[in-house]
Amino acid sequence: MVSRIFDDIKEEITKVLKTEYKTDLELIWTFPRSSELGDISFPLFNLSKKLQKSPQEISNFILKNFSYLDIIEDISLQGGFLNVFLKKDKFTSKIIQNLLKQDQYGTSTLKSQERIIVEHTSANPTGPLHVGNVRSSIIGDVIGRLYRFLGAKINFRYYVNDLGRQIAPLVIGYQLVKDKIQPDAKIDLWVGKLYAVMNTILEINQIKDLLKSKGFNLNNKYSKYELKEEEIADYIQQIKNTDDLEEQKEKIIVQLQKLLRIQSSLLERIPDLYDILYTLTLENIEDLSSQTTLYVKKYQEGKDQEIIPQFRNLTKKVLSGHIETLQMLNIFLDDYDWESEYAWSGEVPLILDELSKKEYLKHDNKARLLICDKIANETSYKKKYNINYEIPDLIIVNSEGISLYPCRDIVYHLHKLDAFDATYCYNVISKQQQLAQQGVKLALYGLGKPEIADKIEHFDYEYVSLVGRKMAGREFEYVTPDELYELTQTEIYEILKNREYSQSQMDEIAQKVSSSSIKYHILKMDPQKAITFDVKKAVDPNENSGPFLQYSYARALNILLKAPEKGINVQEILDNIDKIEMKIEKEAEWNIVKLIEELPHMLIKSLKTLKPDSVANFSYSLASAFHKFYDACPVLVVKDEAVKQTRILIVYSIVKCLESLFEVMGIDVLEKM
RNA sequence: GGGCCAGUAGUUCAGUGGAUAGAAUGGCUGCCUGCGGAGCAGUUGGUCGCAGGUUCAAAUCCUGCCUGGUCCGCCA
Repeated sequence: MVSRIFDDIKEEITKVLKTEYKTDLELIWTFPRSSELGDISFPLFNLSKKLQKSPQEISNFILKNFSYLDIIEDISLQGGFLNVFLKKDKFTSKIIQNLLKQDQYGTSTLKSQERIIVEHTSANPTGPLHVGNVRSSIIGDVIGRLYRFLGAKINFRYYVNDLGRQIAPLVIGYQLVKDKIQPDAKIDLWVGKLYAVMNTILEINQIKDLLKSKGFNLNNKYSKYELKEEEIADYIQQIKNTDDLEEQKEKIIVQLQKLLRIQSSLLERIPDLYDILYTLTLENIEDLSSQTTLYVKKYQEGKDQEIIPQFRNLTKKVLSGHIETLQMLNIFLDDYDWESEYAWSGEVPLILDELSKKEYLKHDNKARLLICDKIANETSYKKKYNINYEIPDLIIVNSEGISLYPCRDIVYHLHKLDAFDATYCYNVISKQQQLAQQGVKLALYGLGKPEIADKIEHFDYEYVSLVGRKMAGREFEYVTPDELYELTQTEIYEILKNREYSQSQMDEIAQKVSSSSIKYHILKMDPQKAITFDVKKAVDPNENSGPFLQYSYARALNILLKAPEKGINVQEILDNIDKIEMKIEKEAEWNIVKLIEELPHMLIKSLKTLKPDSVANFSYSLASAFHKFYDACPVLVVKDEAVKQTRILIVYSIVKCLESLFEVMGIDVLEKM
């Protein structure tokens, strides 16, 4: 465990108080509002009340009996706060000596007993990753990196949803066009277009079937796969005039209008692809809706040797696009788990049987529901997770007898920890899936495996919306990291064009800066907050951004690189650290020292509270403090030898701190930019 | 109706029991013959959603309410 000087001081004071007042006293320390008040501060109000003595009396007693630690300059009482001023020179020396002892400052063995699985991204392989998906990737990656930094073994996993109903129409569409047209974009982006079209055709098909089944007259002039404006007007009239349907009425009308809107939007944006897919579907597929169901069923059974490779190959293609995007963001995965494998393993019927035997399943025709509340009541679940409301049932098998996503997820989680012999597992999945994730845990409880369930945590994060609305893959509406990447690169080249860099240097800089820019923009925000994504802001390399940090690093490193020119041997200073008398002159220097001290503790707190954004915000504080220092404190040209050496050491420390922070955030170090 | 989350400066966000609530951005004003101006300094801007309560002390904890997001029977 990392001990902290401030805690030592607190212990000393507590000890002193205990000799006089006997009882155990709860003492806390905080940072004062302003550094003029002191470096750390102990509020004495609660003691004052408990001991029935004024803060003045307590303070006097402490001052009289406290043997000053060698790093304390002065202690004074102001308005009930006992303010401690540190000996800046001594404190700095201590902190920097400590920093030099570590290869990577801030690392520890705190979590060395842990083996952690982090599952993240796990996007539907029906299109490219968008900034909503990569919020999961970025958060998950940093959580894992934090654990690794603090000593744990990490395993990053991606759950491939290759089995859903959403993929089937895509597979059907791809088979129709694959020999006729070539992708005109990055493969996952191109598939995203295909998916939007096929899904729209399917949904039109389905709603027309629904109308037909309700006894409406459909105009045969129009095909089952398209919607026309005049056609809809007729249907809406029919729906309004019918007495059936009541509550469904509104829904159907809204859905019709929505489909029409999507259809015309797609026709406008990708007319050629829409046209060819529509025509081929009409010519070759009798009934897309039932064909879809058939495909899903066959793939889920895992026996049809013609269909399996169709699903697999397409999914792999899209996945390769995802991996490419993630690599660009410095995010690397260790393993991929295929949903289909868990359907084929034959375990789904077994767990359904067991849950059924324990009467944890409710039957509704062929559909089956997990009675979550019953499990939660009959096990320790509600107590353990402090839940005092009724948990709704979860549908796990549909009325066609097809098992749904949660079934595979239950099987997956039964074995998930084994794959890495993990002590804990985080699933970084959007908040919308909260209930389903809870359902999986409850199923494990129901199966008598609470010890597994308790090691699995749903790390939820809020959605990313786009200029007031959500990303919608089904409508081919999203901002992709790839797109942002292009935009940032253009911006960066604009900034770099007047500098003397070679093309390859410029490429490297642009690539690393773009990546950090996108990543940091998402990382710096609290995962619990819904983001409205502003492309312009994300691409802006100024303000609180990844490039700002990279610039700070390059600027600091440059001082060290220039040192020999001024006859300064940095290595010699580092080697003789214990002989050097530190001299802190300015506020800007002192502020940095305090941040250096804080870094290891900040990392631990960030992991404890699971707030990766605090790493980003701390990094910004440090970089910002460095620029203030840079402006106020010349390093290489200062005359006083002690001041010069101290400043060299501060700059060196900043470089080390930023290297650590970059490692945790997965941001590239740039020596020149 | 119920669960979860959010509400802080014009805007984007920090700040989960401590002193006068902080940044960034926008507007205005300064600073390069010094180690990199992707920078720094200054100025402008806030009844911390509302109302009670707990506490020496509340943006922070509790209760109620308001607003927004999201989930709650066959998508994943």
